[in-house]
Amino acid sequence: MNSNKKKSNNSIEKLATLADVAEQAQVSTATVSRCLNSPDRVDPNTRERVFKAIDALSYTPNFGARAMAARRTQTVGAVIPTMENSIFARGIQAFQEELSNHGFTLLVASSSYKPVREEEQIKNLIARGAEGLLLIGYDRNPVIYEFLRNRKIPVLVTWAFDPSESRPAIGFNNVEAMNNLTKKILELGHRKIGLITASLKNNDRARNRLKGIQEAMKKADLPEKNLQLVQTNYSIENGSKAFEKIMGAEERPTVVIGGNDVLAVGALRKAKEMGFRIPDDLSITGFDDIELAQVVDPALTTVHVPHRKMGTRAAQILVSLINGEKFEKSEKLQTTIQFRGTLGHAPH
Amino acid sequence: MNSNKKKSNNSIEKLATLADVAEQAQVSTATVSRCLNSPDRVDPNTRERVFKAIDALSYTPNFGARAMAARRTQTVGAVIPTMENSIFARGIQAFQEELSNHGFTLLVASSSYKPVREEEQIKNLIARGAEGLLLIGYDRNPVIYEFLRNRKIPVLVTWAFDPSESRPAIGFNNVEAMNNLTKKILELGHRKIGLITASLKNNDRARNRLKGIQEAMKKADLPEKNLQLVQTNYSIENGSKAFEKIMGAEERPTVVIGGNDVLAVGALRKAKEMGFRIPDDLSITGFDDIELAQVVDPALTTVHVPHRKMGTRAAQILVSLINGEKFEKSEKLQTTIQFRGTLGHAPH
DNA sequence: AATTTTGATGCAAGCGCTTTCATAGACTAG
DNA sequence: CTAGTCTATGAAAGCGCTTGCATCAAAATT
Repeated sequence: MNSNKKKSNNSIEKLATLADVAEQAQVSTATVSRCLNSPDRVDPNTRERVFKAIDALSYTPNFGARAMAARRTQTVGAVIPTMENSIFARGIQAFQEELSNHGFTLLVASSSYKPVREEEQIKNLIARGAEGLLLIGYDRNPVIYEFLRNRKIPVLVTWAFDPSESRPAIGFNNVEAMNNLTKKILELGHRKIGLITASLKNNDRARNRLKGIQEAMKKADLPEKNLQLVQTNYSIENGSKAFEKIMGAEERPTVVIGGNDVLAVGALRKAKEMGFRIPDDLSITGFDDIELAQVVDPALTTVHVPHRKMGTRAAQILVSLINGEKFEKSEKLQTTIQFRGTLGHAPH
Repeated sequence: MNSNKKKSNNSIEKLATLADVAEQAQVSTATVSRCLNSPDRVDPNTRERVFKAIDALSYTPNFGARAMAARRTQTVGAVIPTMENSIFARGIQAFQEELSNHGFTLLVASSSYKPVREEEQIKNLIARGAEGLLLIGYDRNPVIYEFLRNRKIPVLVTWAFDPSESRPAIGFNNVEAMNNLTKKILELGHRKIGLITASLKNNDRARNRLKGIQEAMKKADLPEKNLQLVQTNYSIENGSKAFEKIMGAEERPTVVIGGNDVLAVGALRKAKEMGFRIPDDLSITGFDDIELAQVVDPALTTVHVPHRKMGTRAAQILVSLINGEKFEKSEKLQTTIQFRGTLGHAPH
């Protein structure tokens, strides 16, 4: 009946709040809140009035306020090394889909493979109320793990599975995966191997992949010097450069292993430019089996990682962790070798 | 001197708050807050005590509370159609970098090309305090624009520039870009064109690209039936399927235009499988010039889009919009045709 | 020495919500 | 008809922070 003193289109004022909606609908804020959170606890007529008011005012709840009052955010965070290439895209997509099945929202951030940046992003996500965190690989400053433990934020490591680590994880065994691939490579007669890897520092996945190669070589009695490796950042261009460097050495390998598909594709491109016939003159392999691997020519032989499964399962585990359930032991997913066109017998 | 009643390692209790830090450091919450937000307004000694306490308690500010009290979030949101392929990756990366130069944080969400999902995500971002929004393309429900206007959230459209729209935008003219490419194609003698495009519905960019083609054809007096188009979702696999479909028709085109690189690469792959020699038997073109375009064989002729520049400039504009500056007119970026190996003369 | 300025700090209000507890009315059961 | 049970709602206490204002001591100015 009375004129609502602070409503409507005079354009100076603040956004509509719960209280504005309450006033407009002639109910208390408690009722509006209930309309939003447990609609069936309020009378249908009232409810309708309230929703009408919400519409009229273009009201959206303020997440921060809600989170603060309810002490729940239904949000989980993930920090991945990069969004630039699609290494993590499929897995994260699946992760997010499963999360939303459970009523959670995902916040993703990227670290550009920089530990410092990762820590910032972790804190940022926590500040924004992430109730759980998905992190790629094990390797990070113990201080940050301690910090997370103090704050009682469940953390799930993924994209890696290391039986010697006790922390919850869902992923694949990088040592084993690369070891299998290397065995195969050796069976094909290769004796000199080039490896283009991400920087080994702060990257347990890269280190373990290397380890897998070394173990296989050792078992085959090959000396360490038969492995020539260069470290670089993940990008196609860097893969090309690294390849050039490897091939510039006196003793050329007969196979170049890419630490991931992106690097391998870069190597492949440069190899073709340099006139190598793949796989007759030289073999190349990748890791991850992202879409990219299928479109190059010849298509890339690579280690297939079950990205979607990993993402989905990660979501399930993290949600149960958040709900306080115990997670007994980490889960290992199986990788397989995806044979395509870039791996062949050693020449000669 | 007194024992702090609710402190330290008994593990039942809540996370450390500003008040806890204040108590531990023997100062008021105001001072702690100042330490965090304007450190130079507090005495160095006090400051040190405070930071010590912060460390000791693994304290992280609660973003929601801060946002609420300060009425600022320094956050902007972006909703992109997809994260699965890297179409938007480079632009968004640049956007985010520039944003952080200005002290802003980016929240990204994806809509899977679904309008409903996009609206949800927009509201979600608003709820989380986004002070400005970056949106891809113009096309969306007027209601949502109205909603945003009501809430006085600056919106910047990108990845498109349409002189007939008044809304702030930074992007390229899709009509023009595709028109130029088509002219080139026609110059090479092609008369029958196949187009693999994203769904035209709710996608002004796709529609405008089509328009660019149609205009060029009209100018060259080619009948509409010389353009055969199939709509599909963006993915390599879908590109392949669409290509098959186009080539299954009675009258085959001599050139297939991909609505973007992903689709074009799919087409290319299938074309090679089917035995076409590219570009002798058939030409294929893309749009975007993402990394993918360079690694396929032959490398893809495509429309180059200045992604990074677009992202960077978008950030600058959005920040100034948020700061209440007027943005006079939208900005148009220039695309260029990137000639590589997949476009040649029409056969015969 | 008296006054003003400056700098460091604390007090307390309030940001927009949820939720416990209380209340009032409408039913049900005895 | 009374006591007991529901159901729908409201009042009000926070949630963890920022910030305007007040205070007080020390430094600078007269």
